[in-house]
Amino acid sequence: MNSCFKLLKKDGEARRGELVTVHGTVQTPLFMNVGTVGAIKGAVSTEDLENIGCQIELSNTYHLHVRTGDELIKRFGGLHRFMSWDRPILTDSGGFQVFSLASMRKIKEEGVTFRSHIDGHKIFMGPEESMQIQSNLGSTIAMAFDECPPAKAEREYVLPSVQRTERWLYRCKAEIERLNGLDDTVNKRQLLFGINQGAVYNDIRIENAKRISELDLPGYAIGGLAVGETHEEMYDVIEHTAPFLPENKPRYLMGVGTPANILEAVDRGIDMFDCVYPSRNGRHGHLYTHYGKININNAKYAEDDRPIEEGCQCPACRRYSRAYIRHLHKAGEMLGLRLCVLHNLYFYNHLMEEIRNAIDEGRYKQFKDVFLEGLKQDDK
RNA sequence: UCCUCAAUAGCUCAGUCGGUAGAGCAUUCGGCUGUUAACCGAAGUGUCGUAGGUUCGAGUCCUACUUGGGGAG
Repeated sequence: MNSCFKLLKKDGEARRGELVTVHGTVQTPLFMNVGTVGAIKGAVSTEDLENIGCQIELSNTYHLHVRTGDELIKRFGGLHRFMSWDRPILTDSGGFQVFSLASMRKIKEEGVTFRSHIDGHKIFMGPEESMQIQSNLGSTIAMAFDECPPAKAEREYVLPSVQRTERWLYRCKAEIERLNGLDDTVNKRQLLFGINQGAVYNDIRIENAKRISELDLPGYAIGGLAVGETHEEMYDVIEHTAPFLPENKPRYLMGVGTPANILEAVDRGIDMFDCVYPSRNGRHGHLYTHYGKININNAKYAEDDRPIEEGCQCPACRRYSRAYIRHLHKAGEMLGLRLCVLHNLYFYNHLMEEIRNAIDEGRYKQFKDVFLEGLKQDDK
């Protein structure tokens, strides 16, 4: 199970790989499409995801636990069957909610007490609870339960936090091994990815990376970035930390990011990404193109008969004009959101395909430079 | 014909005891990084129906007129 990742080729630090799972093989570098509650927000179906070339979907442990419930989903045969999606699913552990719901939680050695954002009731989640929920969901990849300290956190806060997250990782590993051995487990070959933390302190990050690498998990993530630090700080952390994660295991940069972030991170040895940007920005009318971002709500698109991006093969661009999509947004029509989300997801998945091709052909650096230059043109 | 109510931002309307105006929506423009987000933020816009009067000072009080709503005949 631990040899499920194949590193196919390196081009500088950029890596081409293949991740083999019980739900099929995916090509890296890849982007995971974020469907927190088991759905991509913006009325995007799993059929849509297949049509736009999505390889893997991401859902959230905490959100599915508090609404509808992981035990019910287990009775349905797991999240794959529940949402009718047979490709890989990665579930985030609920660790990010320790950060994003900070005002409603209390952290202890055993785990974290949350207040549900839905009805305010108390929920306790520790490593074991998170693994049990993810096991019930039967996702392809389960993420370790971690704490994500804010970028501006003091060293004095970060170090003990990282050490606790590390102890939680041992407990996650033991628990998932136990759960994978049970008869009624949905996915007995569920993979566990560990998470590196340490805010912007490279020495803490590196020490942590070395230690968690010894666990020989099927994959590793760099977490706690894009939470308030500058892009330069983020790139610096990746550059210094990634080399201390196992070469023959996938590296996942959690929650990142913009197309430029992804291009830079691939160049520093990252294989997997996820981000709410394409879906959230799509819902808000901000659309990605090779020439920068456009805000379809802007008045200048009111009579623009062109597609969002000339030559784009997404369902929105193949058929509709900017003027029409702007009209839909202004009118508050759901179709407007949907078309924009489809475009952005297509753009991201297609970007990853372009990246993989460039690495395959040994021209990644050049590809990255040209792409970044294009993004700067802005507003075409 | 009379009585009565209303007239303030593009729209719907607040505006205290008289001290030269403000909300929502709309418009325009931003922001969003393991989703508490079809969200959040900022900005622009006024002959306060017209003409007089009272007053140091009127969106506010008085008079007439105009337009609109309701009622009586």
